[in-house]
Amino acid sequence: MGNVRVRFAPSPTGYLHIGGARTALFNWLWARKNEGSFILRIEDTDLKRSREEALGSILDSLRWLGLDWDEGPEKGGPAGPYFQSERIELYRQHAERLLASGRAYHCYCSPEELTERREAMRREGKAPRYDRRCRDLTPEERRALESAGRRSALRLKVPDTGTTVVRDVIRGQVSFDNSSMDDIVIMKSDGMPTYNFACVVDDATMGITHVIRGEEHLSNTPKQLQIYEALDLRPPVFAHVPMILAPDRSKLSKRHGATAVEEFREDGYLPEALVNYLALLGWSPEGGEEIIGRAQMIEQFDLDRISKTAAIYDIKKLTWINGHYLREADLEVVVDLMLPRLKRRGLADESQRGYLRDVIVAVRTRVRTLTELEDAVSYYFTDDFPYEEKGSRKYLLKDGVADLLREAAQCLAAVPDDHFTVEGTERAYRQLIADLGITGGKLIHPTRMALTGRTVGPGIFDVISLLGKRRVLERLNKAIDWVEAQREEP
RNA sequence: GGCCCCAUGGUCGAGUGGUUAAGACACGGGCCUUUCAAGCCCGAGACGGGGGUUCAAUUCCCCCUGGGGUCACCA
Repeated sequence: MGNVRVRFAPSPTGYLHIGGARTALFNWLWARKNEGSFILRIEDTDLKRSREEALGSILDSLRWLGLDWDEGPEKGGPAGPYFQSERIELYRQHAERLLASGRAYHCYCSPEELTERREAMRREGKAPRYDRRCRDLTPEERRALESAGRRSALRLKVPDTGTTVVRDVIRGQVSFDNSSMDDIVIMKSDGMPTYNFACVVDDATMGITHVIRGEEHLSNTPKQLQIYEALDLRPPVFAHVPMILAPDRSKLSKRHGATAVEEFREDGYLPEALVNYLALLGWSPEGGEEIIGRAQMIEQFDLDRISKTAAIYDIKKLTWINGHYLREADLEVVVDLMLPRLKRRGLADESQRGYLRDVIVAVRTRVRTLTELEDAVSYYFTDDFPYEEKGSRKYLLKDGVADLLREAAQCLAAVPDDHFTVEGTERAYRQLIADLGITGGKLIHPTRMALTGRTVGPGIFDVISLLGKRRVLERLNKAIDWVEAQREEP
């Protein structure tokens, strides 16, 4: 597969969306698989919409996902510059060529006029099209328009007969009637190129071999093909990947919860999990693996295994995958990820690193995201937690529970400090259970409520040994007081 | 509306002219167990409809329906 060069070309108008992230991922995978180059190009020709912060955010997201680019912003490369706004001269040259060869012409219609005419046509029930009125202007007419101060855009002369066929690796051949194509604008009157034109010029001059992009671009492709043709340039291989839809089959938007990569990060998802999930959305490895690491992904990735159908994204599966990676992740990595989160909540700091490590080991099979982990870990770092309503009714506010907890406290108080371990405390508790002639649950459930405020969590002796004797006794006594106070009132 | 794309369980998806139509998430049940998870086992659940082609269509063709995309001096 020769020297593969692919690109991801976001416009800096917002955050990196999961759809864009997946497109970037597929490009990256294809480059890595073929030992080619993954190029990042910024499509900032729309002065009105481009924003400075958006660029940083997109770069951060890509870095976080581990999609490193070989050429592009902050990196440079032989095909630069990588910002379209810095390539204007190049577009002008190419436009000039088209003008010289008679494939392009000046159009003096103003955007307002065009919009007006379009709407008029629509009202008449006709397909809104450009009437090509500037196509055959005489030099005199042009001079007149120009001296009247009219600014002009450049349009491509698109043949009005014949068909343009897009050869797409995942969709086969798709034909479009040229007669349904407008004479597209290639240079705006402000001197900036339009998307389709800049895209073609850049892909061609950057030596892009494969254009892997979202399906929404499929209908742009015949226009681009016309530009390639007019410029006498060879088009790349196209691969239009299916869209990612929201659960209600509509286009993904903010009202469907997290859609930006940054949000997933904030919500406690791991990059490897998101990458794994995104890879599976529209592509599947031959062996059908669901959990697939980067290296394996690169090895197995292939354009011809990308599906044609739009996919609805399902946060449940992402969450499941994340849980898997969270459990498998290197413990120190998880600790590093958690420390800032706990710090932010005022729960822990660097000095508790060792303790945090032990706590994470105890709880991490029970959570699926870092955010869930924050919560699962909270009562190990603060005594200030509520007793879950349902749990306290079931385990705390029953007859004899206060006395039972008193026994429990006494029992654990008697365990020597150096035996206050999982084994040591369990031995003591089992003895107490036997002495009282009750089942284990009778003692364990109220204990869990007293120590954690919850009905669920790690094995109770893990909790006990983790918290340590002092805090266990304090919490037990606190619970006893609370139970008695509650039972007096109502 | 014109043009274009798509159509396998709730979701992601494998698959093929002849299969008991994979697997995963979610769901239900069980095992384990002090709880919840994790893990393991089991279960329910799909080829949108109608015509063709064929000995045989989920698979190939056409139509319909449904969904999506796109119709800018946005990208």
